Amino acid sequence: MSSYVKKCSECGSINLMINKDKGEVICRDCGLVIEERMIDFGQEWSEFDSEQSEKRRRTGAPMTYTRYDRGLGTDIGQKGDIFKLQGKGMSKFFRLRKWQYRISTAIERNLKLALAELKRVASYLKLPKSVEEEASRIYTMAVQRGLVRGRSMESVVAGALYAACRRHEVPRTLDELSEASSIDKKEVGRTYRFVTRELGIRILPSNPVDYIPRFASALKLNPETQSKAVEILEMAENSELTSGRGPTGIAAASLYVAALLNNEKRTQREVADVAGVTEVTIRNRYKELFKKLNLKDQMKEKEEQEEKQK
DNA sequence: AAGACGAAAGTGGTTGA
DNA sequence: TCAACAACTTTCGTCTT
Repeated sequence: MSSYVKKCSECGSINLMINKDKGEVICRDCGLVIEERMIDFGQEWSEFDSEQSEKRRRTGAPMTYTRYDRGLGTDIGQKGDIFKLQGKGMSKFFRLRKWQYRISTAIERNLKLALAELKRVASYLKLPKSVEEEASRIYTMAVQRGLVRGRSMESVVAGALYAACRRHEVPRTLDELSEASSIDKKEVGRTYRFVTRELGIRILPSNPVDYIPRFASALKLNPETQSKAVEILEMAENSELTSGRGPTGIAAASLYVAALLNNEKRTQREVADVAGVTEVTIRNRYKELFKKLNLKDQMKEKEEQEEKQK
């Protein structure tokens, strides 16, 4: 791995993420993709793109709601399809018919607007290009499935971006997405869940470690503190302290403790702010860390060292 | 005065009958 | 569909530095 660049050519940060699976090196500070050998990670998706029906049907296996798919793949206008649909389905039907008429003005206009918005938000958050593309794909699918109906375009954009971030393991918090898109946080979460569920996108639970570098640099902490935090995090994971808990809270608590141990004290409020959680959560998490891990010993050591200095 | 701590009540989401 | 439940937040009072 020594052949990899160690510094981001854009901002000089050493805050790099190497993802062997995808062949990417991404700067976690500015989002620059330094090296990209990625062919195409989500094969099954790229086929969905705009090549609608045939390919759609061939690769439709993982989808549960195949009925709607067939709706796309079949000639729209056949009565047989109509009577299966009711309510929302009817409007989907009209949408689909427009689509197949190829003029498809509505959807195209929607896409044009939405993708512009998506681009704006993505660059605001300094997201890697790969994430932006994935989000675009997700959004396109959502539009084609009529999932935007009843929701604001912007919120679906935000949801798609959030999902894409998660898939690419460059997590942004819901708060950040919310701030960038000026959509209510709950709404972002809602559409995110809805879209991923309807599209059958599998999201791996986000890993607290992914948050560490960004929070650390926001707090201007030393690299040593940062790796200390990752260490703590790994111990926590081994002690099963991480399951079921909000990943940001755990990441924040680890950072807080790591900062204490490295004489880089930050207040709970500072850490809480960048992590988007409350001080209370940090306290709870780091109390748990204290109890379960042998952090007590480390704290003692630290105190002893301070005594000597005096 | 500011930060840390903890208790209590409230919120939104998940789960299981 | 509804109620119980866990995680997290908000708020507030107290203690420590």
